[in-house]
Amino acid sequence: MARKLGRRGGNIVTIHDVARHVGVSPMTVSRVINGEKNVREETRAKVMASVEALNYSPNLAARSLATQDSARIGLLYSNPSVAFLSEFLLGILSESSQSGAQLLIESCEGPEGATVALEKMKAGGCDGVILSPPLSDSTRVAKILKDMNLPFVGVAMARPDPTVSCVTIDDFKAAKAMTRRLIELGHRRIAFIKGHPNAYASQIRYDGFLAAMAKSGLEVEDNFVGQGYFTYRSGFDAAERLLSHKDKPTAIFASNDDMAAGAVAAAHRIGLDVPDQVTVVGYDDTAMASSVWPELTTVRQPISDMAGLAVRLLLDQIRAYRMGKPFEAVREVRDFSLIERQSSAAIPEA
Amino acid sequence: MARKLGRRGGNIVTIHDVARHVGVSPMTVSRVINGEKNVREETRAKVMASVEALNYSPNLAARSLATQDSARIGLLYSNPSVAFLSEFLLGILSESSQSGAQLLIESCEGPEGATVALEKMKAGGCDGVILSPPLSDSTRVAKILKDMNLPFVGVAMARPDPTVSCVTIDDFKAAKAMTRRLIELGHRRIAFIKGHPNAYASQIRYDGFLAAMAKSGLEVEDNFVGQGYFTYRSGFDAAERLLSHKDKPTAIFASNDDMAAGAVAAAHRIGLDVPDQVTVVGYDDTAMASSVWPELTTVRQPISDMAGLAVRLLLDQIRAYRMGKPFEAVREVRDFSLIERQSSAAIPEA
DNA sequence: TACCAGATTGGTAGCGCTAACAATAAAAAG
DNA sequence: CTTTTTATTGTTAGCGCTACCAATCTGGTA
Repeated sequence: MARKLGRRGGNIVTIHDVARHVGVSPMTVSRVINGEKNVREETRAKVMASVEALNYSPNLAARSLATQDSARIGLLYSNPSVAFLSEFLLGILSESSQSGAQLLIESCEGPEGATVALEKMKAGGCDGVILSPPLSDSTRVAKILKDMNLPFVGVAMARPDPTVSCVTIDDFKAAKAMTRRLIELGHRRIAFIKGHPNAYASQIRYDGFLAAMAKSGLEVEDNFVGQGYFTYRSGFDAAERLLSHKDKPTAIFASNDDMAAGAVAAAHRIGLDVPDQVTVVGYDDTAMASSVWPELTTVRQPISDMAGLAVRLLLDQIRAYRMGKPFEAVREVRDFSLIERQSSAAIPEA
Repeated sequence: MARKLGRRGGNIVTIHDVARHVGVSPMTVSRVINGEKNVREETRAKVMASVEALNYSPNLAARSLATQDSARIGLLYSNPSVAFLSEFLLGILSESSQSGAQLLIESCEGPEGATVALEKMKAGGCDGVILSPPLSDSTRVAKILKDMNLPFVGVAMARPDPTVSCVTIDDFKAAKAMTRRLIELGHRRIAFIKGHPNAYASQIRYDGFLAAMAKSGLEVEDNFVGQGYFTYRSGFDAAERLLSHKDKPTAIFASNDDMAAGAVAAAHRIGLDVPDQVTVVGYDDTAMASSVWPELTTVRQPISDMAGLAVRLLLDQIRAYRMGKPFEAVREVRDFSLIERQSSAAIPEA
């Protein structure tokens, strides 16, 4: 009697097949593939060989059913740079599909819409939430989640809140490093475009900039600091203003890529070459940075890795929560890096 | 004896709980939540009410284990506009998590790297593949997949291949509609920037443009057609050339948003205002379109929906394949729409 | 030699769900 | 009013995996 057809593309290999092939019990195979100890090295090797030979790969559905370890994780994003989003999603995706977690996705307009979105997630049986910036920085959103008693992890969060788990880079150091690099290139008249005043990250990045400038004994004139809102347009406008002074800056550090791109456009518009006449650098290394011309020198955050790590942390947290363990916030700091592309150059010989 | 802790955020509600609550068998509840017929209306209502009351939501792991219907679907993308990617991912994600499908993601550099990536997927137990553009248009990639005997669905595929399943918009009509719109706005001297010569979509869009022009009896001069490569830079360069003629075009239709953004930058650089002096429109409605300033008027493809639909089609196809049914290609054509933003305007009064 | 701790392996049961079939109730037919 | 059909519900078993506990096998120890 023909049973069900082969599953997963003819890959009907189950743990039992492997067990039979090796001549051990399924349990032993399970131990091996889960990396448990107390398996003789010889047995382990044989099992591994069979797994390889039969091209076995465990059925995640069965596993999560058996371990009762499945989780539904929510992904809440507002409207960050969409380029940021795709890298972010990529990270979330590859990690969560590996762990068999289910995803619920909601977007919201700023922290205001968050309540609704989170209610929806909770109703959908969500076990935990991942927050993308700028939501991750919102105390309000954090409060809602705490009230809901839902574990959550923020990504790229600048606010140093010891009660919230997150994965970040050191924005202060990164901004400082980029500024130092500009100084190394000979720039002295460096302007800065701040991000949205509500975003904590804006402040931190600005502080890093100031710190580097101060350390080199450089002054930061008031009219060399522009207020932006993380949008292309705001960068454009701010740069137009900054470049209108008679004593123009030779470099502009915009605190995200969108604004940097806007700044480049503004420079071009008034006939300034980038980077020959003015250097423009950004922050984030989103797709924007490498799609614009000239491609932007920028601070790279390993967004995808960070997002993946956030998923892992969240799952740990959910597990801990289920085991009744007390909550313990974790703060993981990843390394950033400076990406030098064509929008920056040494100061033009005066 | 304490059993396992509550799962899924305390949501331990199983189908049995609902069944007990209503006073029917679990099977009946199963029937209701799966929308099967042959359930009395009254019973159905009661079950629904309980589901609501208990906030039950089915355990996908258990379901896919029981139905043997789980699938691993691969997502192969090369390096399209990253902004495109995020919408694409969003669509894939929400659909596949609903259906409990597992995702494998691989990127590759053009069709060349595809073989490796696909081998990897196959080895990973992939049951089917989703192709993002421009891979979806590659006959080579299609051939590899056919040889591997893996079901696949292409997204935004312009090549009219009756042996391949895909979800698209009508690129010809879309380009034609946009061109007509420009003509409506009074433009007569309309330039076009073509996409990468290898991409079939480039040709189709160009054909649509030509058709609309011809229909209005407008001539398309050779030097009003620029060759681009779907990159910002190529759009910039092409536009610079197009705008250097003494008899400038009053509108430029770039066949994707990146190139349109480049064209805007080129116009700005030579001191032309967009849209007051020259209208620039794009194609795709990626994030690029709305992050640049002025925001681009463009052709919108419902990327997210298309991607979601592709997942559904693929799942159907995998199911059919498993049941031994003969393969049947499906071609789903979605509606596009014209999005008018700030980069287009009526022809300037001469 | 008898005994025990620890290492290693196996057996049993069940996670939550649904396919397949069995059973019953209701409706239609004879 | 019995028989047949049909609509509706229930029962059983098992998807593939792992938690838990029992069994066996080591290598000492007394």
